[in-house]
Amino acid sequence: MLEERRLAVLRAIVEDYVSTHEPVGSKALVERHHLGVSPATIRNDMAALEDEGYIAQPHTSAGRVPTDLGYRLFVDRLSGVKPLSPAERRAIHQFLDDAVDLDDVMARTVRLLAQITKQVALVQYPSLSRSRVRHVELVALSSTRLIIVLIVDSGRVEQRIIECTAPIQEQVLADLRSRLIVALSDKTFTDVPDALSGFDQAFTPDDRPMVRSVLASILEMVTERLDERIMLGGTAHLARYGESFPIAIQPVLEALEEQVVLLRLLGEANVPQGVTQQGVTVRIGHENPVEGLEATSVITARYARRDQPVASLGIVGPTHMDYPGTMSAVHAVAQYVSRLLDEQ
Amino acid sequence: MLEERRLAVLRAIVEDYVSTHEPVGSKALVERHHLGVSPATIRNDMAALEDEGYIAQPHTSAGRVPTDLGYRLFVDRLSGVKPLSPAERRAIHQFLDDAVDLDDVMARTVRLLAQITKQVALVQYPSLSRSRVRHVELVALSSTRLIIVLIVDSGRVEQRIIECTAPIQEQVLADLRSRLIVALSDKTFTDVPDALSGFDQAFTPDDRPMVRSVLASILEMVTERLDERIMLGGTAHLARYGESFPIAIQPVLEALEEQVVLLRLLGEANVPQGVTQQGVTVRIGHENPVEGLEATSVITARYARRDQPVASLGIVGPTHMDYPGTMSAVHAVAQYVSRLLDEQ
DNA sequence: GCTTGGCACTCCCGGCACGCGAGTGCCAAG
DNA sequence: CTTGGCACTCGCGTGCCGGGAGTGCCAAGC
Repeated sequence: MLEERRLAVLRAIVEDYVSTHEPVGSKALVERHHLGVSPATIRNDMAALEDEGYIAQPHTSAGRVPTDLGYRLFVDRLSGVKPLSPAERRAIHQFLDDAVDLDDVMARTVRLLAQITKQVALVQYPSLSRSRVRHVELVALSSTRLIIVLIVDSGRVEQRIIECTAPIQEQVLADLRSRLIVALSDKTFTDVPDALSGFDQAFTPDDRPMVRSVLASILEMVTERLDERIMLGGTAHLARYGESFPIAIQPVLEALEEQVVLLRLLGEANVPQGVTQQGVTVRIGHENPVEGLEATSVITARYARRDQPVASLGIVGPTHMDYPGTMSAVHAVAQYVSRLLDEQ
Repeated sequence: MLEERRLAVLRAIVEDYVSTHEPVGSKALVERHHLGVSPATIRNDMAALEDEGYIAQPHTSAGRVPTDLGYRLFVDRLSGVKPLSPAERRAIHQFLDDAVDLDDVMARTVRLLAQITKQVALVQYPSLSRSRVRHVELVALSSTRLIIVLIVDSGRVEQRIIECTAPIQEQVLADLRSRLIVALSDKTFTDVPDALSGFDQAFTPDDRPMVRSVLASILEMVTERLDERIMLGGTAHLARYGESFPIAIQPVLEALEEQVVLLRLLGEANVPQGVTQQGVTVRIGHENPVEGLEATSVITARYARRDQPVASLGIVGPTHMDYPGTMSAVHAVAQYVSRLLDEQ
């Protein structure tokens, strides 16, 4: 009972602070939430919560503000699931349904996510590690320049241009192309290196340098660039806070420009305590492994293709955000993107 | 002589304001620049310059600040060309030379431009309108899903996924593929529509629906998406000004998220007074055709491939920027990208 | 033992007055 | 046309003050 009310107080503080962005005091609390007790009682609870590290006051004689720990408790135990509004559901459908290709799906997803959460959105391209090669194409762009194109079952297309030392002979190229198609079709990316080992033996010594540079490039494509691409959108939402809040947006913008950082944010592997129901991951403030994002929270969810998780998407926002609503939105979008990919 | 000194005063004001970001007064002016006259004389000149609209004072008893018109005059008549430092030249080479494909060239260019100008950088992908088709590939992703890939001589790869109503027959697909390759190879994008007219007559009525939807998609690809893609980087630089300057960064970030807006910024067509020597275009403050960017200047340059201009790149920054330095940087990067594309 | 009203205390914040100093415009003399 | 002088304006930083919100503590009550 006692413990219970204390948690109710924490929940009320989080909710009020998220909506007003101002430190919340005991009096305002009893007025807005019908906890059937007096301000003085609340004050006792607040003192206890502060001792335990869930809330803090910016200065004496100010109201309380949740700490990262407070938000963590809120997310783990206090927040219900807030269902999306019908309008939001409709927006998801309308927005994503007329995407014409994978790039378009990704771009639309980013915009959608940014729009409904009013935060910075991140969407990772489907990882290639579990993808299968559908087709390989080699095209000469000039006498010594060659483009290699890998078409993958998720609809993603990878390309690379290489420069050959010797002029390219059309029949060698055709031979190489057809052998590659045979060797690689329906192979997963992780199987490609094996499939190519010893591959150059089939060619004459004269042709091997060219063949080898093509093979090297393909190996690079399937290993290095496994899940490199991430789209970013809605950065303008950062500026909304810029004015009145202790988030310096420059370090955040800087962090968001680094693909490596974005990958760390989305790729989880090491999920410490972050995962909640529905497979949504929440990292709050200092829990983030990234410099410059100490004052932000990151909410991510994986999306899948035929029940195989392929990548993640999510948002970055200030720690004082609407967690239930944002988590629902991220979850719903991830679900819908999964369904969209399944149809393909 | 008189007129001349007045211009020298304007130049000095612009230079000082750009470096200090503070309104500049008559006394500071005579101290820092050796114009051989007294502050009082400068004041007369400043009053005249203000009458003519080249400078303004934020409030009485403050120094002067250049107006958009003042910057315009400065750029048109007063600024010399500031050559790049050897370090910067070296950075350009090192940075761009090991790009592996077109995407990589574009990504590196954006980063480079943002880094050396310390501004937001924009790079447009090579326009497809003058590009030639190198190869067409059709690959079935599933029984009814099909991916169309166009490979273009600039190294750009365009793709689209379509859904067929009937199951795809491999031999029809192969037939269509080889006919498409014959019909489209070495055609420029503008010639593609002609090349495809009546194309479906060669197929049996049963196959025509599929053929037609492929043709429709190809037509869409070569018309709609002519020069759609623009890369953006260095947005963190916006925040540097955020604090102390009258640039609200939110509208700027919002504007920069719209591809359409970016295209308007880079595509010039209607270059009013903006072009200067070296083919660099400068648009200052209100000269910009875009809402939200009234307090910014945009500097762009075209880059070319085999002497055919193919697209533009440039930067967006506050009106009080180092014009000569930034113009040189944009020019140099455009030149270097052109050379890079020529080699291919 | 928890709850509650009372009360003193702290400290942020907005308003105001004040003085400084930078910068200007004007004028009369050179 | 230039220059020194001079009065004037006005933003800005400083210090002061009162109001008010919020707190912690305590003693009384249920």
